[in-house]
Amino acid sequence: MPWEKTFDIDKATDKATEVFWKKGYEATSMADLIDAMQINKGSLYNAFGSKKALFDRALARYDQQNRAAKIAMLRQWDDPVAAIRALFDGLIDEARGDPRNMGCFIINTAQDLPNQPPEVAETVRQSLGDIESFFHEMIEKGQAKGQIPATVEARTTAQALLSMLVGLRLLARGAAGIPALEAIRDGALRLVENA
Amino acid sequence: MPWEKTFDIDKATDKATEVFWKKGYEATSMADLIDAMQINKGSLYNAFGSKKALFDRALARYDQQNRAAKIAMLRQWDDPVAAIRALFDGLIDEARGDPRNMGCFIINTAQDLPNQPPEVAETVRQSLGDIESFFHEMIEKGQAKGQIPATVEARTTAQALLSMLVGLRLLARGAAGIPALEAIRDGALRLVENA
DNA sequence: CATTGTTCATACCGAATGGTATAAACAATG
DNA sequence: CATTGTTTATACCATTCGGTATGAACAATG
Repeated sequence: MPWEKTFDIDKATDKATEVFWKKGYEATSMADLIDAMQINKGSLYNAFGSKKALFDRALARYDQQNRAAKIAMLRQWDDPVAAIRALFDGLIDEARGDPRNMGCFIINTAQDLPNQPPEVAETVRQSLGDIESFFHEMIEKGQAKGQIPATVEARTTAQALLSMLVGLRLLARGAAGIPALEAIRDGALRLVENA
Repeated sequence: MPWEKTFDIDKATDKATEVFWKKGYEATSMADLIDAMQINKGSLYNAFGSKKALFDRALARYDQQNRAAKIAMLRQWDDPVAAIRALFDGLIDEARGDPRNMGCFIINTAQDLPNQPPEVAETVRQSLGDIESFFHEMIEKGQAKGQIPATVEARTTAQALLSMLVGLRLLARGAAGIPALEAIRDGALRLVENA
């Protein structure tokens, strides 16, 4: 067997991710992708098969590398309230350092769910479901430790927190400044610490 | 002067709104619009000038007819907490009665702000700013009436409420069911009624 | 009835769309 | 060195894109 491959398929996928992330599926052309990925059209179709397949791979990889990894880290913190705060702080820091206002690839895609195939919808729902579960677990852990009032309803509060995270990420795309994002984080924490 | 016009330009705009609302600007083709608006291509360009001009008009009209009108009504309610609740209840009802998961045209567009021209960005920011102002006013009014604790910080809480509204609208596009939306509403009210 | 401006269907424009085909250049193995 | 599979560049495909042009049908005024 000769010469397995030359370009890094994961690095190329990451380049594609950036484009899909910023512009969305429909507004991204193959020309855009080829420009960004710096590989030839033939190589692209040989390696990924189609635009849609590339999108699926890009989304899945973003979900693993960015979203899931971050959540998994925080899940094993000792202080559950601090973990929730750290999650929001991380998103605010990301917004602060991003003049292009990319937001979150998963949430951008969630906004477009009615126009996406079922498999994409499933990926997005699982991803958001995992965030909600994180909130749920942290709340229950905080209640076990006496940090969070037992009167806080874990499931519904987790759903409310998810909506604030989603709102923060969307507003970070250009509609709100950093102070507003901090206000959202403070509101989220207030929801956790009061009954 | 002969025969000023025959089709209703506002009704045609509303048809266009539905398409832009569901698919977004880029993913909507002129063919889609002509199908939906049931007018000829020539008439469309004569009446609206361009795809972009039609989008601007559609967005502005949606903002006036749907968003601004609703807020203006609620603004003059006697009970400010009930007004906030009614706003969220209205959105949940809308989601319940909409199998197509349209969400909110303004918020869908807000998600796409980095790819929109400045004038669209301005429209969206004003629109969201007005919602935030509504929350702000209702909180202060509720505090004046003794319904809401004075320790609730009006400005930042208004921003937190906006993020929940935004999150609700986005999640209503297919990522969450009605019970989750109700949990978001309950969380929002909890933010208002607790310090 | 003539004028006027709108409607419609249709044809057209150049450019861009996602995707395929080709063939030479290339790098690693046997 | 021959083989093998990839990389590149380029040309090509039919279709669709946003937008324009045409001319006849049409409805209301003078």
